[in-house]
Amino acid sequence: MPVTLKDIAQKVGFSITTVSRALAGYDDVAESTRQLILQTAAEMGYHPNATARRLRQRRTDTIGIIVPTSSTRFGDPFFGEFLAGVGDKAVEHEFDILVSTRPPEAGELRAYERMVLEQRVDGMIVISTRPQDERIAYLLEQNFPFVAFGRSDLEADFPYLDVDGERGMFQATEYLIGLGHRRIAYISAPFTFMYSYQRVEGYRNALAAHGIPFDESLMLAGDLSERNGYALARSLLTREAPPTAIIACNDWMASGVIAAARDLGLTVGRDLSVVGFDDVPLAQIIHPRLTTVHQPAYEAGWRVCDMLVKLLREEALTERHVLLQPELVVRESCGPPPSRG
Amino acid sequence: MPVTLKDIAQKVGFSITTVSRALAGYDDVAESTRQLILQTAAEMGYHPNATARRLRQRRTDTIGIIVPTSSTRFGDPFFGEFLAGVGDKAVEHEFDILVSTRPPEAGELRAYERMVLEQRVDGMIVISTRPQDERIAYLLEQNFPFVAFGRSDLEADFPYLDVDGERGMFQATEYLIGLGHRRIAYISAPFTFMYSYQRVEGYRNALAAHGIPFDESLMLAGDLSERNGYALARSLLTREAPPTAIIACNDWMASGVIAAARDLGLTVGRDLSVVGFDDVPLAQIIHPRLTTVHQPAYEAGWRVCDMLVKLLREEALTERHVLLQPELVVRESCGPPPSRG
DNA sequence: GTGAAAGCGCTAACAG
DNA sequence: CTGTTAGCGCTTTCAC
Repeated sequence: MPVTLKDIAQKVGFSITTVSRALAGYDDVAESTRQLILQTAAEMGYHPNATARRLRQRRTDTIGIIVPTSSTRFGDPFFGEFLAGVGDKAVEHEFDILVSTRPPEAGELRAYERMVLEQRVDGMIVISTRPQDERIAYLLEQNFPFVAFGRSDLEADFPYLDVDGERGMFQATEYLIGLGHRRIAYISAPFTFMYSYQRVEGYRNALAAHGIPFDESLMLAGDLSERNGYALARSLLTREAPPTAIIACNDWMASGVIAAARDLGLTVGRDLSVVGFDDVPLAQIIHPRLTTVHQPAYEAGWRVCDMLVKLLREEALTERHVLLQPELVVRESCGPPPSRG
Repeated sequence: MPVTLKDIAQKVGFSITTVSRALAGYDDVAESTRQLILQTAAEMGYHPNATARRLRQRRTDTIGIIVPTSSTRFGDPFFGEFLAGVGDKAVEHEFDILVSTRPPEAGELRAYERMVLEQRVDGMIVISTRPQDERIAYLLEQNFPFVAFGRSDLEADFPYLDVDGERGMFQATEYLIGLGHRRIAYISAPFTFMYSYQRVEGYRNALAAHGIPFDESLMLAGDLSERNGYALARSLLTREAPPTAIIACNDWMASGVIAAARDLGLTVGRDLSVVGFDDVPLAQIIHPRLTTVHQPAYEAGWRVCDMLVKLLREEALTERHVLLQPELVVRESCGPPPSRG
C-alpha cells in the first residue's frame, strides 16, 4: 500500500491539510513543522498519487497522440524521430504522453473521442494532416486544445507547425533544372495527405519559374512504398522519351527508383538523377547516396510539443503557425542529364 | 463543462447511484428507469470521466513504456513496429499506453519511479534488457507488475518474451558454414544489451558444432551504427587474411559492411558474404538485398502487451517465458567463399 | 499556523 | 428497485 498524506498526518500529528501545504511549499507553515513533515514524508517514501491530484486539479498534464499504425507512415523512422522529440520535450515540462494507435475498425475518431470526451488528456497532437481533416474539425468543434503537425485546407484557423514542403520541392526541382534537366518526373505521395499538395506545388512553381511547361504525363501518384517507387520508375524509364530526372515524395520511393534504374542498366547520378524527400537514415546508406530534402523530424516533434504545452498553460503562444525550412542535402544521386545520342 | 452523473441524475430525477448502475448495466434497475437513463445520457452526451473512475477503482488501465531516445535503438524501425504491436493490442483490451522518453540527466530510473510510485500506470513494459538490469531489479523489488522484452541474468525470475537470438545466430552461422565458409567474422552489438551475449553464443556454438575453432581476432564489438559497421568491416577486409564472410548484429551495421566492401572493390555475394540481423525494411532495399535474421517485431509487441494485460487481470498467464523463433531470410548477400588464388 | 470541511466524479456496501 | 452514505487521495477555501 502506497503512503498517503493521511499516513503522514497520522504519524506527525498534524492535519492532512498542513501536511499537504508543507509538501506543496506554502509559506504559511511553521518552519519546524515543515521540516518534520518533509523528513517524515521522505522516510516513509511518500509520493503523491497522480490520479487523485488530477481529479482534484481538473487537469491531467497529459498530451495525447494517435498514430495510424496501418498507414505507411508508421515504422517510418521519421515518426520515431518526431515522437522522440515530442517525448523529450514532454519530460522537460513534466507532461505525460498518451499514445494510442488507431483502432482498426471504428475509424480513428473513436480514439480521439476517447481521449477528449473521457478527459484522458489536456491536449492533442494531430499528425499527418489531411485536406479536409475531420480530426481537426472535431477538435475545433469540441473546442479542445491541440497543435497539428501539418496544415489543412479547412477555413478555420488552428495552431500548427509544418515543414515547408513547397519550398523544399521548389529547391529540389530548381537544383535539377540548374544541372540542366528539363524532363523531370515527379512521383507524388497520396493525395490523402495535405503535404502532397504543397510539395507538388513547389515542383510546379519551380518549373514555371524556369519556363518549363508542366507535362502531366511526368507526374505520377505513388503510395510511399519502395515497391511502388520501383514500379512507377520502371514505367517512366521504359517510355519512348524517358525523363532524365525523377523526384520522389519520400526516400523509400526514391530508393525504389534507384533499384529500378539499376535493373535497367542505368547508372544513377550519370544516366538518371534521383531526388528524395525526408532524409531518413536510409538515404545515406543506399548506393549511390541519395540527394534528398531534409525534414527536421526531431525538431518538429519537440516544437509541436512545446507549442501545445504553452497553449495549455495559456502562456502567450508567440507563434500559432510555424513553418520550418527544410534543406536540400546534396549527395551523389544527381548529375547533369546525359547528352543526347 | 462535460456532463457528469450528477447532471443526468438531476435531469431524470433519480439518484446518482441509480444512474451509475443503469449505465454500468447492473440488472437491479427497473427496465423503464434504465431506458430513461440510457436515453438521457446519450442525449446529453455523457462520457464517464476517466480520472474519477481510476481514482475510485484504484486502477488506471494504463501500461507504461519508457523509450531511451538517445540510444541507437530509437528511430530504429524495429522499435516503431514493436510499439505498433503493443498499441494495437492495448486498444483491443482498452488499455492506454503511457510513453515516456528517458530523462536525459537523472538516469532512467526516475522515469520508472514516476510511473510506479505516483501510480500513473498499472504495469510496465521493459525493453532493451541488460545483463544486470537495474530497471528489472527495481520493479521486482517494488513488486510492480511488468513484462520484459528480452531476458537478463539476474537470479530472480520474471515474466519475459524474447526472440531467440542464439538460435537465430546459430542458423545464420551454420548457413555460412554450409556454403563453405570457415573464416567468418562477427560484429557484435554492445555488451550493454543482454541480447548481445545470446547472439554471440549462437555464433560460437555453430562454429563449435562444425569443428571450426573460435578465432578471437575475428570477433569485434560494434555500436550498431552503419558508420561503425563500415569502419570495422574495412579493418577486417584489409587484413592479411581477411574473413570470407561477416555477420553483423543488426542490419545497419551489415549495410555498413556492404558499403565498405564495395569501396574496396569487392562484390558482396561473390567476394564476400554478409549476414545481418533484424530484417528491417532497409534489408530489402540495399544492393545486394541482405540475407538476415528476421525478428518478428510487431508480433513481439502485441504479445508482450497481451502477457502484461493477462498478468494485470490475474488471468492465468499461460506462459511466463516466451521465446519467439527468428527466421533466417536468405536473399542475395551470400555465396560460397571465393576460391583461393 | 493550523484544522475542519467541502468536493473533484465516480463506485460500492448497505439499508430499506 | 432505489437512495443514503462513505470514500478513493488530494487541494483549497474559510474559520479560528
